[in-house]
This record gives sequence, C-alpha cells and structure tokens, in this order.
Amino acid sequence: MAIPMGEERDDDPRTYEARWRARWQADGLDRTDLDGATRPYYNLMMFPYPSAEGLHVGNTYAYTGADIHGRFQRLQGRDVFEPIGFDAFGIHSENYAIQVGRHPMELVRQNVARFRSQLERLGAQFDWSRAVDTTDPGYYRWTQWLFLQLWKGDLAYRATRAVKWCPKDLTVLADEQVLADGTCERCGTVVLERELEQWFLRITRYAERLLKGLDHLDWSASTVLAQRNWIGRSEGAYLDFPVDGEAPLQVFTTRPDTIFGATFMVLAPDHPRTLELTDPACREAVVAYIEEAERRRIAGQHAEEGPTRGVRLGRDTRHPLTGAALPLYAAEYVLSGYGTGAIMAVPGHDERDHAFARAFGLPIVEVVRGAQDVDAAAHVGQGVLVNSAEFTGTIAPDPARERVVAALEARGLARRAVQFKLRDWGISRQRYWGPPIPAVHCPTCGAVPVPESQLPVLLPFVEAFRPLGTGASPLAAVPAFVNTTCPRCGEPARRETDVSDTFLDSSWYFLRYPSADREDVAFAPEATRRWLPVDTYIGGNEHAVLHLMYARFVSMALHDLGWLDFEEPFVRFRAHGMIVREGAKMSKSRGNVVNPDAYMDRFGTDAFRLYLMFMGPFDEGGDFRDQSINGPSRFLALCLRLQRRVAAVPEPPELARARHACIQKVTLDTPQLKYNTAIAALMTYAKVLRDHPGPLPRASLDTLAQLLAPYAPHTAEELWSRLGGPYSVHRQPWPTFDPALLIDEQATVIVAIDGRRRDQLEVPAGTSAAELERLALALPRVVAHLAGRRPVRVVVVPDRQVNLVLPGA
RNA sequence: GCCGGGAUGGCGGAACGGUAGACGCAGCGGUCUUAAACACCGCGGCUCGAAAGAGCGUGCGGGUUCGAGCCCCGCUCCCGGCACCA
Repeated sequence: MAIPMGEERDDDPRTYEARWRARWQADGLDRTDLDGATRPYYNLMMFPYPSAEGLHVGNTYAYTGADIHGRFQRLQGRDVFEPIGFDAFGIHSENYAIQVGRHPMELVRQNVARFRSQLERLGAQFDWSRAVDTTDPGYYRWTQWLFLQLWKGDLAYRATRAVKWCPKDLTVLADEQVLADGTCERCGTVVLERELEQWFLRITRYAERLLKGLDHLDWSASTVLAQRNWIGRSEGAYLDFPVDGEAPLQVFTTRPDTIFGATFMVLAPDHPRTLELTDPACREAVVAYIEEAERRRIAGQHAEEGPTRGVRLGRDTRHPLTGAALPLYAAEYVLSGYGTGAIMAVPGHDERDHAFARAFGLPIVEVVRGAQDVDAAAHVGQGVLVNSAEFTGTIAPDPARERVVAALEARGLARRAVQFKLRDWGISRQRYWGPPIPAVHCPTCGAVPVPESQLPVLLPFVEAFRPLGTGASPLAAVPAFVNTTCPRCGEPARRETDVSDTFLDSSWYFLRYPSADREDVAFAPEATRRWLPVDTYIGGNEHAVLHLMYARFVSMALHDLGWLDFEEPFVRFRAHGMIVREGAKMSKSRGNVVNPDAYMDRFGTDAFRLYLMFMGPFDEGGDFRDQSINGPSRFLALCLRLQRRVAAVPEPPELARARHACIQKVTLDTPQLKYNTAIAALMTYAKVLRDHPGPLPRASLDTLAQLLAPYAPHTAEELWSRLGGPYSVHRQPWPTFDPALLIDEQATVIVAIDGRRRDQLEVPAGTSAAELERLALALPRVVAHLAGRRPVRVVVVPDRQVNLVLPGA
C-alpha cells in the first residue's frame, strides 16, 4: 500500500487507530465500574493460551466477534464487563520450553507480553484491569483452594487406575484429551495405558444433572449435542444369569426385550471373575488370551478388526427364563469399565454380538421380527417379538423392554439401572508446568490436604523441569519441595508431586475475573452475585466436552458446597465457526497460517476486523482470501471521504429511508451474530450516500458512525469526531429506526405464467388483487404468451407476484 | 459405523415458500492522470441468437405446491465430532 500523500494522510487508519487506542486507554473507556454497574452484562470469551507463535488468526476471529457483541450490548445501555486473561500453564508451553531449551517461567512472561500487545491491537474493549494469568501464584493458590473444596466435598479422591499415558509427553491424559484415533491431542503420539495412582474428580456424580441442565441452556445446538453424547446416558437393567455352583453373573443391557435371543455370554478379559468362571481344561488358553488382550490394550490397539477376538471359558450360565445353557466367553469387545463388564450376547439383534457369533460359529436366534434376515446381519431396529414365550407379539424395543424388565424384576432377576459413558476426571499430571496439587502424603495419616492458610503451594523454580518418565513428576526429584511434615500429625511426610491438569485452571477463571483484585478470596460474594452467571460466552466448539463440561461441573459442585447460588455458569453459549484459508485448514506444516499482525500492519485493525466478520456467518466460520480484505478497506476509506461532503442541509426523504433501513438491518442482525449481513447493509448504505448528488446532511453520517462503532471502533470514533460529535461514539445511545419510514410506496410485482417469470409491473403498494390481475393480463408480453388461452386460476401475492395458471399445467 | 453441519457464478457469500446470485473479491471495458495508484462509470450464471428474445440453471433422482435453493422421500460428496459404551 502506497503511503497516502497530502490531505489523504489523515485517512491512514494506522495513524488514527493508534491515536484513538491511546486515548481510550488513558481515559479508561473500556474499564467497567464493577461495583456501580446497574445493568451488568458479562461478555466472556475463551481466554487464550499464550503460545510462542503469537496470536493465531482463530483467536482474532473469536475475539473480534465476541467484542462486537460486547460493544453492541454496551451501546444498548448495558454495563458490559469484557475481561481477558491467559491460560498459560500446561503441557504445550512446557514442551515448547523444552524444545527451545529455556525455562517455562521465563518463556511464559515473554509470550504473555507479546500476546497482550497483540490483543490490545485488536481494538477490543477488554478490561485489562481484571486480567488474570493462571500461572500467577495469586491465581493458582485459588485453583489449589478449589481442589481442596472439592476434596472436602468428597469430590476428589485417589485411585489406582489404568489411565491414558502419552509416551512422548510422559504424562497421564484425561479421556477427553485422547483423540478418536487413540492419539494424544497435544502431540499426536499413540496413547498407551498405564496403571498409576491418580487424583480424580467425581464428575460422574453430576452426570444426571449435567445432562438435565442442558435442557434449559441457551447454547449452540451442536455444543449441547456433543455434551449429551459425551455424557452418554443409557437406560437399561442389570440382569442376573445363574451359574451352577457359583454366584450368578450380572450383566447390563439396554435391550432386556431381546433376552430370549441371548445365545452366549461375554466377559471383559480383565473382568474380576473371568478366571473363576473358567473350566480347568480351558485355563491355559484363557490365561494366554487374557495376557494377549492386556498387551494389546496397553499398546492402545483394539479397534482394528472388529469383535472377532475372544476365548471360550468352557463353562456355562443358565438362561434365567428358559434354563438353556449359555456358553461363557471372554472377549476384548466387552469393556471392563462400562456396565458390569459382562454382557448377554444377542447376535440376532446386536452387530458386535453378531460378528462374534459368526467368528465362533455360535447360534443366532431371531426374537425381533423385522425386514432384516438375522442370519445375514443383526436386526437392531423395531419389530415384533417372536420366540419369546409369553412376550411374543409385543412390539420391540418398546413397550417390550418395559414388560420384560417388569416380569424379571418381579422374580428378583433384574434391577433397573442407568449407565453413563462419562468417567471421572483424572487431573494428575506427572509434569512440571502446573499448580502443585495441595496434598501431603503421611505414612500414618495417609493423604492429607494442605491447610488453606498454607496456600499457595508454590511451584518451585527448578532447572531440571523435564519429565522423568518414571510416572513421577520432576518435582519428585526436588527434596526441598518433597520433604515436609504432615499437617495433621507433624511427622515427616512427602508432598504430592503431581501438578493438576490445565483444564482445572480454566474451569473457574470466569469466577475470578470480577474478583481479580481480591487477594483474600477466590471470588467475592457481592461481585459474584452481580456479575454471574455469564450472560454470553463465545468460543470454539473444540471445547464442547472439555472445558465447557468441566466448568459446568465445577460450578455445580461449588453450588452444592455453598459457594455459588447458581449451578450453570454460562446462560448463553455460542460456538463460532472455524476459519480456513482458501478451502484448507490452516496449519504450520501447510505453511498457510495467517499472521494477523501482517494484515493489521498493512490495512489497519478495523479493515481486518471487518474483513474477518464479513467472510461469512460468524457461527460458520469462513474462508480467508488475501485479496478480499480490499473491500472492507475501501469501504472504511469511503466512510471518511463522505464526511467531507457534510453540510447544513435537511435530510431528503430518500436518505432518511436508506438510513432507517440500515439501522433496522444492523440492529436486528448484530445480536444474532449475523455480522456478515449487517456489514453488507452498512456498505449498501454508504453507496447510497456516495451516489447521492450534492451535500449530505449530518444525520446521514452520524448514524453511519454509530452503526459502525461495534464493528470498526477506531474508524467510527474518527468519523464521529470529524463530524463534531461529543466524545465518545462508544458512549452514545444506539440509533433507533422508524418502521413507518420503511414502508414501500411502490411495489414491483412479478407477472408469471405457470410459475415462469414473463414480465413485471410497477404499481403503488397495496394495489388490489383484482387490479393486479387486470394489469397483468393487459401486458403485451403476457398477451403474447397466452396466445389466446385463458388462465384457469390466478394466484396473487400482494405487492409481489401474479401467477397465471394455464389449463393442464 | 453413529451424531451434527454443509453443497448456490471464477471466488467468499445473500435470499419470510413468491424477481436466485444482495454485499464483497478477482476479472474485463472505459473516464480522470504525463504515467501509475486512488477514485468514478459500465459489463459479467450457462446455451442459442446480430438483437429482441427463448430455453436451461442452487450436488444427484423423485415428490408436495399455482410457485421449491428453501418443505418431504431416497442418494452422492465434503467438513466437524464421537466411536467395540452392550
């Protein structure tokens, strides 16, 4: 871009944008009076993880869209609180620090500083006075406090469990951090399983409430659905299958109606009773299979060839209703962690059981009659029960499910149950870069909480912060940290050396913002009452089952523990779309990553903001094309040029009309996050002004500046100031529109024959149907097309269309 | 495999069941300029036609309707998420 010369110089956005930002900052324009707010509106966006690469264009996109929302709410008269912070703990920073050979403490300081200057440049109305940094001891002492409250409420516990282990990051991962292909979401390595003693948070206790709560939230549908699926509620029953000479085998099923189709039973290889239920003659083969399955499980391989691997135990259970012998198997497709770890196999009506029955030559019995031949494939859909004794003829699954359970229940063979896929949240990380979990292990007292008065448990500065790979955190190698005394008995004890998951840091940060200045509490009751729950939360859907689930869980737990008077932290959540570049996902390896700074250097912040929002609907994302930014850039220049044509003239009706139409469109589209069409309306309006001959009334431009304010805050301020408006445009009441002015006087009525457009009529609005029909039939082109035929029917849509329907059409 | 979302000009995208392609990008022609940039004017779905005009057009195949990009049924492909969860 050439440096504009002479008079044009003032229109260079880079000059006035920096000037206005400095002024806003000096005036504290974006700071919120948290105590005095009468119409509080908490506008939250997901705080960034300050990577070494700098602000990603995805961040810019999310923050710009969220900021437009916040600015619009403020212009509507709300006292908007729009905080920002840094989610700076975690494996990602730590790995990067290892890679470049520097210490994360030093690196994070530097990254945060860079992020802050990049964020400031976005022109968002962030209230920096309440910024938080999760790595600040003044923050994480409260993360530790949160953990202690959960522990006190019996929501934190220690257990040895097979957990996901990333062999590259040398740490445990939460289930949510393992991708669908079994790889680590951070580094892409295939994740293994490992038995370790871990801290868990009892999120499963909230499964039902987490699910129920979704019904009343104003959230993006896709996010609600993702949470529902993740929680994975299934209704069914525990059924007891008798075993001769042993305790009965309990299974969980969601399809008790198919019980007459059960032809064999399957246990998870690591089910506690697998060996007990093995016939001595088969023991050797079963032991070998269990070991083999265990090896595969640890190696993270299981999904490849379907449910075809397993072994016969050589013993049977009895069918509880028919008394038939059902052979027992152990197979990997049955998971020990779900239900009871054992199933009744119904090959006719379950795909996995079907595959297994085929592989092992087991009988397949049809009990639900449908279109599907069960010998060829399982019929899992609806049908009528057959071969099912007194239940034959009932519609399955419902109401058959209910009748069978009731009958079994009456005989003491069934118990109704609900199962969830959701598992407890493992938060232990055998790493350095996180808040130490505030616990002490005492040989006599066991795990003891660190007293709240001793918080924070400071993360010591250690040079050797690399993971050890032993299953213990690097902190375990720091005697000064490890050796302590038991807070309960005073005897020598060891400090917990694992740090907590970074998602614990972010599970409560929105509670901290309004109280960020308080050193004595995590969140102050008055500020919390005034500002929470969050009015609108905007962020990426990649956190649908991670952060958003954890934050809901923590809020519910804090509610039950008496710390909060609400359960749901985010009243409204909107997932924004993703930006791709020229059709492809941006990635470093593709080399197509957009650097926001470069565009802002060249075109200014406002043009960049406007372009990002103009690319497409905010919730759908968009496709970044380098040249397309020219449009918004030209548009902003035009807005400033138009100001020079302002004179003391009355507003002509056609300009008033255009102005009110624009107010309407922007006012209605903006709160729905339909930013792209709002911007289009602004452009249309600017073109009307441009094409208007002669001087422009000030009202025309005043409105333009005001409507532009949420979208292009600097340019709007510059324009407003040149128009002589009182500082600041961001403190003006939002313009209103007069619907009376928007009523059309003329109407263009399409004349169609059999739905095909043939001509059009220009008529006064409100012309009667009869008159429209008469006019239409008189049009020469219509007469020509009709060629003497008479329409059998005439459909008139007032002010829009006349459709002449010919016979035989 | 299951669950979402989507498919519209060269490109990004607009369209209460009622003029498909708003707005913008890129392109072409022109005005201004010594020249360029900026700005401004004009053109632009496809086919046939000199034109007037006609026909065809919103992934594919059906349907509902006076009228379908939009509603219904059946597919294809793309994007995202979940996945031996009984």
